[in-house]
Amino acid sequence: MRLSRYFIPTLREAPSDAQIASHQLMLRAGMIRQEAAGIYAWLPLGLRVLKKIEQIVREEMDRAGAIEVLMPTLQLADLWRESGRYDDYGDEMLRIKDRHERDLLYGPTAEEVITEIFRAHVKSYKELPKNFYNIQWKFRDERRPRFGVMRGREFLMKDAYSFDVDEAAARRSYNRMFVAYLNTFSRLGLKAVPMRADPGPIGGDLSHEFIILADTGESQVFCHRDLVEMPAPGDVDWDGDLQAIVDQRTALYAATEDMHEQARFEAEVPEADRLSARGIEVGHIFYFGEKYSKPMRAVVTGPDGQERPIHGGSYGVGVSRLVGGIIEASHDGAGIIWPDAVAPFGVAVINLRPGDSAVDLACEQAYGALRDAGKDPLLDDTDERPGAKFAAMDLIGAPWQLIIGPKGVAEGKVEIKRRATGERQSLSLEDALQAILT
RNA sequence: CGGAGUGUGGCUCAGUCUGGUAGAGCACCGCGUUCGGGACGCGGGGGUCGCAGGUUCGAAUCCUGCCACUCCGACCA
Repeated sequence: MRLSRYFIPTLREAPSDAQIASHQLMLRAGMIRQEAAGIYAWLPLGLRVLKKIEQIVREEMDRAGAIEVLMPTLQLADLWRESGRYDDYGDEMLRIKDRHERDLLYGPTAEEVITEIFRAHVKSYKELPKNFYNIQWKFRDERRPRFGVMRGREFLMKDAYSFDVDEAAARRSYNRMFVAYLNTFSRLGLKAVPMRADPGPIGGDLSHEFIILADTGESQVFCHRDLVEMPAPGDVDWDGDLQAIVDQRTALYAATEDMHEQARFEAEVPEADRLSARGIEVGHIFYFGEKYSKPMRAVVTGPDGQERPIHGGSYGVGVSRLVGGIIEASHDGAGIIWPDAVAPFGVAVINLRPGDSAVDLACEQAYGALRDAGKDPLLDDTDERPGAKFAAMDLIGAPWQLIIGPKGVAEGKVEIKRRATGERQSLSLEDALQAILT
């Protein structure tokens, strides 16, 4: 992409509305624009990141055997009356009437819809297990939206729903999602820790929140230090027994403040390993048994010929929240530091002197080579002064900068800079490309 | 939903107390000098001062009502 033909409306100063780093940086980097409280337009740079995160989430869901669908944003109130949640949900549900005075709602989640789809088509235990997911905009009319996209009212969520014949099978489905989440967050460059969460009215131990540590996190969390650095499982035998992996992650103490028991924490974790920090919830999984299948009559016929309600679980990842979460976890005073996997552009090629034919030529060569190599380069071919370009490119946070100016070109050199470390090297163009591409 | 606060050009803010021709910096346009870490000079464009009433010769400023947004708290992907 050529910056001169693109649209990245950066701001020198952060709007006073924004209080936390990720919100300020997203506004300053021209990623989003607030349209109302907790409602944002995604500008090109922000959209690129959102799409990259979405794609990683999608790939990891697919790998774990989940099947993608797309459910509507507008749902029928009658469906929610079946589950009993239409009256329970309260003011967080945005309720709408169509021209026929029929009650609709903007979906805050989709258990009812997916259960309706499932019950219409699945009749036998032989078709189980099934896990459907969708990546769709949700709306929850939060009392107090804040922190930019981290707590918006409208947000993009990946929500998956598993259907199993009994609780033991449902636990296997749960474990698959548990492992898939570890892999997903790892690919996003995050250290996410699964923590015991409130399982709600169903009880049991089958609910975990995935938390990334950041000073601006919304909740206080407590865990064994070793959990933070534990590597992701990677590809596993998804049809095999994943319990050992889950056990390894859940054996050590980890809880959010709601579930925290200080006495247990101190008993189970040696003092040197106790980590107490702020955390951001980026995923939440739980098993809810027959909560929806019973009232909505989502049943399958078992091997014994008897119908039974399926056992369900649901699994959420806050895709748009992750954009903010990643920035919270990875930024410095100059701006955003994107992990390579989600960077909107892999390399910023900075032309320090557009119009200088030798510099232009070197930039075009570099840009073409990087583009052909799939590195998503952004060529800054604008007329700004060098200082302004450096500041803007640091702000938007491409992992690499390739700096090409007249002084260097005269000596056959360009400069590469790694955004994360600030480390710079002066190299020939060929060597510089080599360094970036390997 | 309780408490606090703020609405003045794209952004940051002054002006409001004490009513009298709407300002500054950044950004934008033109010209010139510049050009390796957010340059400088000169000239220029852009604002129904959140909205609606009211008081007044005159309202960004005073009064009333409404709206929006932010922060703290209680609740949540």
